[in-house]
Amino acid sequence: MKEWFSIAQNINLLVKNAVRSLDWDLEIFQADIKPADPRFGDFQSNGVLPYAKKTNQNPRTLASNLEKAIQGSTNFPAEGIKTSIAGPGFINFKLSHSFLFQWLNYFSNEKILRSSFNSSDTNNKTIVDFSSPNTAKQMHVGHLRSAVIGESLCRLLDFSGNQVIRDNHIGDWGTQFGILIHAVKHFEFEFTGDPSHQLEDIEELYRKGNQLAKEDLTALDQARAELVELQKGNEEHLTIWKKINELSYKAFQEIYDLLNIRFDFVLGESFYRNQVNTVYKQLTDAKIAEISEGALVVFHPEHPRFNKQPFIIRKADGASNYASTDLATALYRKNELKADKMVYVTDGRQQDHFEQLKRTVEKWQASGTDLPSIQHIWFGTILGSDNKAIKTRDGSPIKLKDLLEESVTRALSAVEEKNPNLSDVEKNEIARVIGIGAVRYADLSQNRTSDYVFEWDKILSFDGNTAPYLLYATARIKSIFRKLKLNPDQTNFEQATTYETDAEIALARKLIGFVDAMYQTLSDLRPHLLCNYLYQLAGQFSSFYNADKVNVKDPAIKDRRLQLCAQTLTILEIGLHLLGLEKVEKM
RNA sequence: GCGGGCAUAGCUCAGCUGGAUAGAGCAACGGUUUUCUAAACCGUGGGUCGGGGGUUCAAGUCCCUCUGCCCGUACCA
Repeated sequence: MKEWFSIAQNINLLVKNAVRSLDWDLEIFQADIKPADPRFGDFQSNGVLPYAKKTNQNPRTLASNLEKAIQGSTNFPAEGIKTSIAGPGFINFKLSHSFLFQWLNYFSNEKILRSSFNSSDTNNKTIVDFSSPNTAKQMHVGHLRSAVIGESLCRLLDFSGNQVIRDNHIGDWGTQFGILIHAVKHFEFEFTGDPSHQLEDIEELYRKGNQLAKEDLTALDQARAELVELQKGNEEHLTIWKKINELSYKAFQEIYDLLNIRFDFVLGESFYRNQVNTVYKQLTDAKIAEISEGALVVFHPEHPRFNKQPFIIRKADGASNYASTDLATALYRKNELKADKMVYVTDGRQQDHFEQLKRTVEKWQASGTDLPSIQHIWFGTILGSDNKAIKTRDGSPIKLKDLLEESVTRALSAVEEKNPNLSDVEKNEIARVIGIGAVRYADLSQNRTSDYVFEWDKILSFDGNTAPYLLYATARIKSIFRKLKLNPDQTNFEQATTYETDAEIALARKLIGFVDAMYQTLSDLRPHLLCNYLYQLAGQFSSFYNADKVNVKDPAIKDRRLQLCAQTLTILEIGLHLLGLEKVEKM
């Protein structure tokens, strides 16, 4: 059974070999294997129709010939797969109950599933650059998606056999410090007062400084000059800078603790401050960069827009910016961390920046410098009920900490209502997992390239595609095992026989779909595809749970249903873990 | 102007990259519990997939065009 891990890939091979035996033109023919509508089978091949068209033959006849060739091939598991022809020339593949049963028996735990995904040729060293907030501000809702999506991508890439390095590339060297240092001097700001509110005081100072720079061009110039001073290493400036960063890092860590997110490296832009000169020199020497309006920029003549829209890698006043440090970072990650690939998880508004960065890096690489490849994973905006970027009533951004705490509080009142008999310790723990999980799941279950509307009632609902619904399914399964005093991981289900009822079969078929759902999720790094699958699986389980009682007398029926429960639990918990959610024993 | 994204049921969203009768949740209506967690399950109604044209055996999906919304576009990140 080992080699049947990806059933779709195996059917694809079978079809291709059959086509070869028929002497068809493999240059033209594509098997095009897709999961099928359950009414027709488990998989379907759509390849005959286009081939018939191109070679001007009758599709039904071709399909019939191909079906015979498939059935006649030596490694066709005739007792496991039934084929049929339908419609204009689709070939359907229906798995037998005993095939499903054997597959699920073999791929029955996390270890074997993980190693099966690992066997593919993905052994890259991949840096995932995510979260990456700017210092001097508390994290707000706008920082949620990068953190949540980034963490999930790390887990997904790791599960599928990539060597993952998590890097939080903090924005600690940019324009905000010019404005802040200028404001500290201008408003004679003192770093005193209640330490727990100091970061808020600094935010307020930044607001005032920014306002000043907007209204007064001299102030703006002074602020820019202060940034240049900082980047030159002025001691007084560095002291202010350091103080602000310390406060910021502490506040960030509180959020990461809440979200259960960790990093291998937390290297701010400032870490690369002494490496930007290498970038300037190399890109200038390679004639990739040029001076324009006093700044060092890269144009991309082959591009209709970036031929005129510059990628500014050093500002006219000599200061470095985002682009400078990103280029230095690419070099560092290749030379010191030996990375093959960098995955950036940011807002969609930075698409131009990353397109320019990518092109620049490619040219730099072509000039003889070894660098990692770049993949930009971008996402849309979280909207309020007014369909505009979510804000508090007074128009300020919602603090991430407040959002997460509110979610836990709301979850707690639901737990208290639904399950008042639990101890306070249990209630609080369950509320934490549900509350944080709900916010996370709400974000991941949306197609990442879309904007989405944030609604409390929707994300914490126990119906629909939500964290509570999925967690509830796992809690019900655990409850069954608890009642029988069994451990789902350590039960052998020796008496289990193959599936009989509609609900059993439907659940078994949904379970084997995990493999395709994962490949689909990984191919474009879109976690919502995994969410969709898990939601369908949980739904199929609930239908099964309602239709077929598990704890029955007949040991054959009982064992096979228990086994389906255990397998569902395994897949749901692997999936939820890959999304960053924690487990719950009871709800 | 140029570029990116979006437009699918009253609302919020899916739709496996061109396949068979477009699906969920909410909202509305009806049903299921002496049975393992009813935070559940089953059912009914609801659609010109923004408009128009085209390619194809096959279009929500690809191409063209129009309309509307969001975003980016020289020294922010």
